[in-house]
Amino acid sequence: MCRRQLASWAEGRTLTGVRVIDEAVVRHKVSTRPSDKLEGGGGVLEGWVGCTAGAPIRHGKRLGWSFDDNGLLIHLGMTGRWVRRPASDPHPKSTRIGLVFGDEVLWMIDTRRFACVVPIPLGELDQAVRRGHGPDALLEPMGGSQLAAAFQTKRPIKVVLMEQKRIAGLGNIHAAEACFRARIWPKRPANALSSGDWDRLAQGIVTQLQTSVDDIDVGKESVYVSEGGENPFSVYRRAGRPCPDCGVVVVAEELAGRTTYWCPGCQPS
DNA sequence: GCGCATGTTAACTT
DNA sequence: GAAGTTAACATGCG
Repeated sequence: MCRRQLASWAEGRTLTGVRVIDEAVVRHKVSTRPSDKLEGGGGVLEGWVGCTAGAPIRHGKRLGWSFDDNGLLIHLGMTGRWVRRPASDPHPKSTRIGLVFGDEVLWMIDTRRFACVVPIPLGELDQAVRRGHGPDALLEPMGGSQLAAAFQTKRPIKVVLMEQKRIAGLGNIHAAEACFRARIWPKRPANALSSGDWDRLAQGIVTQLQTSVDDIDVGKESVYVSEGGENPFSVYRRAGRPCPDCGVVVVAEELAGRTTYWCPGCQPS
């Protein structure tokens, strides 16, 4: 979704300024640690002024964006997002970096500082964006049999759905929602799923992600549940409330360090 | 005010 | 190696 925003806001426009608010967000590799910052990284980006923004590409949760011969790898972490503001306005709270295009600025905001941007030569950008990742869940959808082959482990299916090396793009929310759509118990060992389960899961993943992108596009779903408004998900953060499909109370349990939600009625063990 | 939870990742340890 | 744990961080909530 943020790829679409950046494309519509800046593709083809000339970068006229760079505002580095937090030097540590410019890293030498994708990392959640500010200690991996790229020394002089702010200056590197400032050297891109005058370049023209290309079309951003996405693979999983990573973005690649070209500025003439320069590539920028972007990961928004947990709380990162981009906003567009008039260049004359002050930057919002928790802003890390700003890309100026004439009278507008794109600010990258990230309260928890797990987001980062990585300058990379354009020729290496594509492989850097994909490195260590499986197929993109939405752009290169796997069929049931492909999923089964990629998930040969006894670990819980929801946990391994979040492993980017197997399939790229699913986090805690969408992994849980995809399991719900496929009517699969999240704790089920992956290698115990039937071919019918895999087929429903393959469909559930694509439907979940596509629905979410569409909802955000029309403003129905905010990026964060906490940002007020109705919780747009079926089970995520709905513990103790009735399942929208069958009315059974949704339950939550910690799985591999992440809170996991499911409906015991629709997703029986 | 304290403890805990929060959408991610990779570097650790076992 | 696979699998589990922890650390990196800031904020809001009860």
